[in-house]
Amino acid sequence: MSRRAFHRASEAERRQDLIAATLDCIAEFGVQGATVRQIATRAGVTGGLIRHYFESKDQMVQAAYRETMTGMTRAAIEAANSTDGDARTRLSRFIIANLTPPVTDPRTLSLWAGFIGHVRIDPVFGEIHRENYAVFREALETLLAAFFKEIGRAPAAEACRAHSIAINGLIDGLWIEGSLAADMFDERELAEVALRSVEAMLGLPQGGLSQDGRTTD
Amino acid sequence: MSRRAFHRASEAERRQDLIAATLDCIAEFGVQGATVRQIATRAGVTGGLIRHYFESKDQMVQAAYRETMTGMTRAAIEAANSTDGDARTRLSRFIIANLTPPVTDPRTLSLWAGFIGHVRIDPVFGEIHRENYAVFREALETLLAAFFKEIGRAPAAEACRAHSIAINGLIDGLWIEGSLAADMFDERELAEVALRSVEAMLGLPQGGLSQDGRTTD
DNA sequence: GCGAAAATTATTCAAGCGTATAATAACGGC
DNA sequence: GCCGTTATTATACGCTTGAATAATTTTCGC
Repeated sequence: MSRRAFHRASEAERRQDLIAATLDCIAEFGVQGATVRQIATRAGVTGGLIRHYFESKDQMVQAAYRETMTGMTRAAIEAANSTDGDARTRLSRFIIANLTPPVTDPRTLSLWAGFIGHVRIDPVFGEIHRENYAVFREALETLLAAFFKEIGRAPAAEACRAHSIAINGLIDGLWIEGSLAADMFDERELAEVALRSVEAMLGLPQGGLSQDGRTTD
Repeated sequence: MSRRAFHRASEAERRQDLIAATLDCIAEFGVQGATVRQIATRAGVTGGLIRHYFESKDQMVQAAYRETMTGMTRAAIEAANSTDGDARTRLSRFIIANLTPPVTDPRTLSLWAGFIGHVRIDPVFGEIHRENYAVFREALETLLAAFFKEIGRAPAAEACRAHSIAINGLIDGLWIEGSLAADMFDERELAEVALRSVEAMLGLPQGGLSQDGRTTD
């Protein structure tokens, strides 16, 4: 039996590889199926190496969770900021980015679902979740406030909170719906449902948000 | 070492006990922590008994998933049907039931989260999910259609579908938000946000849905 | 190039897993 | 009140898991 060939990689990319392999395994086999050996195989290394880069398997999974969540949030925020000025367009791009791939995507949901069950059990998972949720909600509230200002409205803080809760909920829910049953929806359908719903929720005229908002690609 | 005392139970309640113990363990320790031994301890029996009632542990977990999901859907549907006539009240009660305990509840979410990761991996889970989703969506669409009829509107089928997708998404998302961060929301807040949002989404006057809708308890 | 340090593989270990089987207690028909 | 059947406990088995350790290869300062 010949010994496996060495392949030495930089610390950064090896960690990245291991996290990617972890995510692959979770998406494919669920958290239960993401064993140290399976992950190592997927990453093309031997099991022992994992503990050279992470103190424990748990810690690696936590890193994978962190990366998944920050990746999703970042994607949406960057989509919003990819244009300048116009608050309406930024808000609408934020919503669209959340409801189209790669954010709304069966694999992403599989990952999220695998992780979310840990949030209330493992305090580290809880912390990662809270942190990410706060970032997301703040981004949404900021976009919303800018939009209100742009159209010359200044709702009370209370109403602002309610709007942001509702929109956040709508995005989350449609995200789940779309990711769980991607085959039931047109690529654009969910995003358009969301835009029209948000328009209605904010009391805007039809097209007050979506117009031009989908000329993104 | 004295032998554990026998306690003989009827098949129905023993199965129920085992499922309840499974759910307890999943809620408390996650799916990973719900081992045969842990579940047996929680149910006050020895591990071997599980295989006397279920062909395998997987099958028992599937039964637990089925029960959790049908329980949630049933709770909401029964809340809607607990009143007669008035379609507006029934729709609003349906929404409220979904966004108040025991449906919106950290433990319920823990269970759901633990399970949902299996939906795309285990075909039995997938089947249970699809079945339940269909029941829920159809209940919502029926309530919605009755409500439209009641207020003398007859939207196109396409618009109906869009409305039901959006409302379903809103409910799902607020349900997650409320269950994940129950401490951030007033008991009634989410339900009211939902009612006002649905009013807006359907183009109703404010209070067109919620009025009297919350005099439920 | 040499030798220490680091990276990677290979092997081993104890614990826990789901399951199978054997022993035992309770029940029901007669 | 005995006996077959079934529910339940107890024990054992084989396998997988995460982790620890030992062996081997590479890198790099000098």
